[in-house]
Amino acid sequence: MTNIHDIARLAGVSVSTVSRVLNNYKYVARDKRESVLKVIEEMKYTPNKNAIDLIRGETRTIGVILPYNNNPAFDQILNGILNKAIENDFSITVLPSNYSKEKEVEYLQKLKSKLYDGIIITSRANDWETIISYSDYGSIVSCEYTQHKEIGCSYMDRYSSYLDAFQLFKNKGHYTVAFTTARLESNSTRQMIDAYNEIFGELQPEYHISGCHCLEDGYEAAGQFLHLLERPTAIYANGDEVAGGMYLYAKSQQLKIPTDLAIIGQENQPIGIGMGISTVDHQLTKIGEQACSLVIKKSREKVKIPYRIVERDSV
Amino acid sequence: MTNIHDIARLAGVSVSTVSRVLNNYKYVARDKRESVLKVIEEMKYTPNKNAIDLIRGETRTIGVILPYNNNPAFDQILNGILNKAIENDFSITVLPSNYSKEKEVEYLQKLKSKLYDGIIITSRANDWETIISYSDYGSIVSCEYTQHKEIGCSYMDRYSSYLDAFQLFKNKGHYTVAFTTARLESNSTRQMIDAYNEIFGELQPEYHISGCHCLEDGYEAAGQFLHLLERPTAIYANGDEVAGGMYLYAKSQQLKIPTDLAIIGQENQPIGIGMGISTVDHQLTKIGEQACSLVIKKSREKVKIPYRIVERDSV
DNA sequence: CTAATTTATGAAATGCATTTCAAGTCAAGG
DNA sequence: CCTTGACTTGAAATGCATTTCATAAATTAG
Repeated sequence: MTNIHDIARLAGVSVSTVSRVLNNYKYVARDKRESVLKVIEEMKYTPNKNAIDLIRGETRTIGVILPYNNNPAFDQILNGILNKAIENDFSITVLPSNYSKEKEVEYLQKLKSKLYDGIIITSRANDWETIISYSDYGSIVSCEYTQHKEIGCSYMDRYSSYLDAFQLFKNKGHYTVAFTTARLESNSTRQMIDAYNEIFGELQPEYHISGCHCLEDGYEAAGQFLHLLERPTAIYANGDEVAGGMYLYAKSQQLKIPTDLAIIGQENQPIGIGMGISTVDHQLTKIGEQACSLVIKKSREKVKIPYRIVERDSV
Repeated sequence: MTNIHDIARLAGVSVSTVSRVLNNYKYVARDKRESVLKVIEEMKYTPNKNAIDLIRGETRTIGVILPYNNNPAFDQILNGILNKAIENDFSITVLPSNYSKEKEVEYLQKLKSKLYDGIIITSRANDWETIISYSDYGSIVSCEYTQHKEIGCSYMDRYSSYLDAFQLFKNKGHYTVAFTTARLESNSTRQMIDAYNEIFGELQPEYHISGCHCLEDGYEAAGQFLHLLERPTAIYANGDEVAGGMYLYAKSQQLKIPTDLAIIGQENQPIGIGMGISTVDHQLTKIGEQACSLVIKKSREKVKIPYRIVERDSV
């Protein structure tokens, strides 16, 4: 590989001058600039980006911690992040965590090791104390609200959105309501349960199934719910694909939607449009865009993104 | 920031010894190793990854050129890539190109500048000559077949899959058939047209609409097709979401599926399961996994991934 | 026609960790 | 007792580009 010294030697100038040409510095004599450019062209020279990153101490790269890499919700966030990143000439490295604490820490270490200028945490396994201990080494932004001032947030008010959805069910005359969530121990599950309790009173455990991610999970969950003695007349699904699975199961049992069973999905995905499923749209793309902007600005603001309910034919 | 010299000074050893401890080199006296580790712990030292990448000349990072970052097909490929990457402790940087030649070259330059050990091209805008001129600087793998020996390929036989799909229509008695594609100038569009001509004879231009990506595009395309004087009785959609849109339009016109209109989608996405749409599954996740493996192995093999047709209720 | 700028350029320091080279100690084998 | 091989360690070279400092020439301002 040819390096800046080779170019300097061949062009008969010092490395400083080559560097100046490379970085479009003003004060370089026209003839020297031209001969440097000529040599660069001839040798097909490209500066080593690792050396530049090392000396500059920044990489214009952001790491994005994603628990799952085939999940439509996280794909939406990532999509938003990529939009803003490309706009600002930043690169995005995807960091799949599968909610492993060790993996997450490994990624935060990479922030410390100067590989990324910042990190976006779309969802986390570690506690905030652990995460905050890395906030000196770069900008850390979360897609979940936290009051800790070291962390920027681009988030939505999950609790309110769940309240709204449940209230919608109630207004339509549903009192026996079930729901699904992804992880039992997650923050959103907790908020879901709180909202449920608020609207319908103490949750009976059989009306909640966790571990739902895809269409098949929804199909199965609906089966379980609809075999209960006192079966629910409405189900909130943590995703439109999960909702789609529920819809299919209901249809397979000759149930009419929304008369026999009402369903609300989440995140306004294409399948929900296709199947006519009402949904709570948390605007994850915007959440991602905002999160990326915060990292780029090195801001620790807390920005709330509004959600909206899209009513279709399943309620 | 503390660096390896600080650690060496504080531990009373040379930097070489610190480096040896860091890299688990065998021959370091127990007491020195311990005191180095103690200082590292105390100072919360983390080696600078840019310096390591610079000197090692490799980053264990792979760049993935994706034309669109919100497209379910490319998401599937990316998903496969991430699976393999994490298995092998590689990082993935997403490089959105939007089919811009300039962007693509910019990304290939980053390969040359040693930022990535290899690049996966899921779809390309540049000609092969341009791409090949970068193959000396790292491993380049394409998700599209090319005979050029400099490039590894993880691909599927699009042409055969289209032949099969069209033959399926024909077997079911469809002779007036339409289809959609994404980009007019793409390779897959060309193969699609060739396959169409092979099965149904010379394509009439009104039976082909390009520029289709999402459900809404499919809805609109179906509208156009179904307003033709001699309207098609079957449509091949370049994606299950597009197919879903067609399905919805047909339903809105009180058409029965598959009797009045048959539809085949592509890539076996959740919406296709939800709506019961038959599909050609090119197994993009596997394509991605294989592509990533090839880059990691620095192999230039050509690996063909088999496709399969999933029959549901839309044909 | 000086003094103050502006323009132009190179040497050397810097950022950080790895690796080679050389040299030294110590124990086991003959 | 000498040789050989296994340990152990540090100095210095290496990978590469940026930036500061110093210097000098050419302008411009006063």
